[in-house]
Amino acid sequence: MTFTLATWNINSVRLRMPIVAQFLTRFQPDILCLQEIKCRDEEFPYEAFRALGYVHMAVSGQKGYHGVATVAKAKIDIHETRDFCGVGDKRHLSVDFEHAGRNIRLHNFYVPAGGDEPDRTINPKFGHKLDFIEEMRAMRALDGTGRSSILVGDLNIAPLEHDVWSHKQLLKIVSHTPVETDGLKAVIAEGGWSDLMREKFPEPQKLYTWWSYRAKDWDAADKGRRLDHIWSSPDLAPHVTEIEILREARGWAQPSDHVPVIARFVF
DNA sequence: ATGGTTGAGGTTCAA
Repeated sequence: MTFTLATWNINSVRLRMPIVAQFLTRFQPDILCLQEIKCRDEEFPYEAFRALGYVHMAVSGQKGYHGVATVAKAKIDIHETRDFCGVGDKRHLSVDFEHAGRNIRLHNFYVPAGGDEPDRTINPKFGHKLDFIEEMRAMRALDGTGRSSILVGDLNIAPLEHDVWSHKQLLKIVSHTPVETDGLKAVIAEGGWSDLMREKFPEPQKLYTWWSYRAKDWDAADKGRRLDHIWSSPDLAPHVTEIEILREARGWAQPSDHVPVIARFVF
């Protein structure tokens, strides 16, 4: 019995509904987690998802910026939307669902990008990002209730050397500075999370999920970063049969700068 | 040399 989960920073769900439909039709994930939907809850394209068979939807949106949504073919129950850093941004949504007799909590995150200057004394957005990551350290993969956990999303940090096209050249670039990468590694270690993408494709293999819009030829330059992640509690890791990074989606019409990441499980 | 592009919602901010 295969279970398929996908995560995708869509950078405006309304603008990109055509490629979302294309993706869902072809890959048929059981659950899709979206980030940067950039619309209010009432503006979310519910009907389009319903028509594609995704009749269960949890949406936490806001006007113009951020926003996350989790859509599913089978029942999901909203657990909570947490306001990390208490600034009112819609950057987290957790849902509970049952699959093959397991109770699973799924967290969908959109971590702040952090601006350009990696110094919190002159760039408050970087400080916000560091505070957000600090708050994420309390996230536990296993909470003792017997429930398993999955955490996905655009975490806006490429934690490992081979998560970026040039480790040396990006050490002072926001998303790959030591304070950020150490912070995310601490979230993983203290929370007891398994990094499913890296368990499947260990270093030194390069893994990217994002390519800047600013590159002249993103494919040829290939200056990517692994900003999107799929983590789980360790009990689920042995059930992962496949991880796919859909690089081709970066070349689709009017693309997001992020591509979908898909995890397949067999229970 | 402080580039380059995209999206939302307005003539600018965030990414």
